[in-house]
Amino acid sequence: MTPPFYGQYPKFHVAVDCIILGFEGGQLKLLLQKRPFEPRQGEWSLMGGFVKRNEDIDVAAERVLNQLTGLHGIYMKQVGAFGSVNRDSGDRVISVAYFALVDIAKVNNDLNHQHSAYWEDISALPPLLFDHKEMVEKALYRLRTLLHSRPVGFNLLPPLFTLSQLQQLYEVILGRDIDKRNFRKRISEMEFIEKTKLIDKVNSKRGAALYQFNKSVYEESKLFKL
Amino acid sequence: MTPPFYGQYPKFHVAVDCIILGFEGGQLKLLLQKRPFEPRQGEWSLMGGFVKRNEDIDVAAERVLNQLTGLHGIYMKQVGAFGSVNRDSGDRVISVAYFALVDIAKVNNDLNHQHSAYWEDISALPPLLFDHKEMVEKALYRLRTLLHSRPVGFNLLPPLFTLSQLQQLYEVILGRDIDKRNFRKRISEMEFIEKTKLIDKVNSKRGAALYQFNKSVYEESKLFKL
DNA sequence: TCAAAAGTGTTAAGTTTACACCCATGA
DNA sequence: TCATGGGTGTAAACTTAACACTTTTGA
Repeated sequence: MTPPFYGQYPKFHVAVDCIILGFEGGQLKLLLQKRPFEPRQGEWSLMGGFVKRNEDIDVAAERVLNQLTGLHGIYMKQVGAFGSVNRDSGDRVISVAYFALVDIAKVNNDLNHQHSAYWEDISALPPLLFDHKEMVEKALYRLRTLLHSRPVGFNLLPPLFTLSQLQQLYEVILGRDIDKRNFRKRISEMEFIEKTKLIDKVNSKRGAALYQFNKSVYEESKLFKL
Repeated sequence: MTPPFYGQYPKFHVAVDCIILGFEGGQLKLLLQKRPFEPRQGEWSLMGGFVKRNEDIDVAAERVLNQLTGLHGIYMKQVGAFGSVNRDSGDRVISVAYFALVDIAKVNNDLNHQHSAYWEDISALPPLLFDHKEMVEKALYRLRTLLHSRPVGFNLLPPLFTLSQLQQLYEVILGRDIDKRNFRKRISEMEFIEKTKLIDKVNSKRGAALYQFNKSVYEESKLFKL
C-alpha cells in the first residue's frame, strides 16, 4: 500500500518524552529517571519511549506515562516536537514532548521505583540528558500561560484541597506571591470550585475548608463565555 | 554507531507542513497548494515536505517555505506534531506543522505558480487534505494568543505601513472590530513602532503617515520588562 | 498562652472601553 | 463640493492591587 513516492524518503525513530509534574510539600516536582540503558546510562532523563508502528503519538505518550505511574486518563498536552539532527547522541531520534499533570498521591511508587524514577523539585533540577532541559522549560512556560486562562491546577491536587494548597500551587507555578484575599475573592467567583462541608485538620490546627473542582459546572461556565 | 537498542524500534516518515500566512486587501490569506502527486492528487493541501536524513526539522520547515516562496529568514513557529496512525492515507507519516508570517509582496509568484499554490482567504477556505484543517486552526489559535503578547503582526506587513493597515490586520486576526482611537493610543505607547516622515497616498486621498517596526528598540523594551 | 494557619472587605490605582467630530485631498 | 479615509481626547466602567486584623485550636 505504500505509494512508491513516499518510499524514497528517509525514515526516523520517533519517541515521546513525558514531563510528569506533581505537587507536594509546597513544591512543584518533576518525575525523573536514571536512564537505564546506553548511551548515557545513569544520567537524569525524562521518561520516554519509542512510538510503535500502529500507535498514535498521543497514545504513545499515555502509554509511557502509564508505564511509569500506573495512571490513566491524566491531563496531558503536547509541548512540541524536538528534531535537531544530533539531539540524541545514540542515533537520530525525533521526539515529541508532552507534559502531564498528576496527583502525586495517586502515582504507583512500585512502578516508578522499578524504573529508577524519582520526584525532583523543579527549583533544583539536576542536569538533564540531551535537550530535556529545553523540553521542561517549554512545558513550564506552557503551564504558566495555561494557568492564566484555564483551571488546570486541580490536576496536580487531590480531589479535595484547601484554598491555601491551591494558592501555594499557583504561587509556585507562577513564581510569585499572591495576595491571599485577592486570590480567595477570585476563586469564590468561580462557581466550579465548590466548598464542601469537610474540614482538613492535617495542615492547620484550626482546620481549613476542603474544596473540590466540579468539572460539569466548569464545562457549563465555559459554554457561557462563548 | 546506532546502538542495537534503538535498532529494534520502528521508523517513520516525518514531514513538515507549512501554514504560510499573508495579509492582502484587508484579508488574512493562506498559501495553499493543489496537491501535485498521489494519493489525493489535486486536493487542496498545505505545502509540505519530508524531512531529510541530516536535516533539523526546523530547517526542513524553512526549506519547504523557501521552495514555495523564495523567502529566507521568515518568522516561523512550530505548531505541533500530528501523529495519528491514519492521518495520511498514503502511508504512515508523522508531520510537524509550522506557521510562517510573510509579507505577501515579497513572495516569488513564479515559484508558487510552479507549485500550483494560491493565496486563499482564511475566511473562505476550501476543504483541506488529511488533518490540514486542524493544523490551520491550531496555528490561527496560536497566532491570536501570540498577538496579545508580542508584536508579530509586522511580519505580515510591508516594512512601511499605515496605522489603518495595522489595525485592519489586528481586526482580521482577532476577529473583532477595534476602536480606532483606543488602538492608536495603545500603539503610540509602543516606542518600537516608529512614525516616519513618509506619507502613503495610495490608500487615501489625504495621505496617511507610514510607520515602521524598530526591532532593536523592541528588543530593548523587552529587556526592560524582565 | 501562644504559635500557626484560616478567614474576611474596602479603597486606591490602573486599565479598558465607549464615544464624535474636524481635516486634507482627489475625483 | 463632497466622499473617503486620517487623525485626535476625555470620562465612565471595570479590573487589579494593596492592605491588617480576628478566629480557632493543638501543642
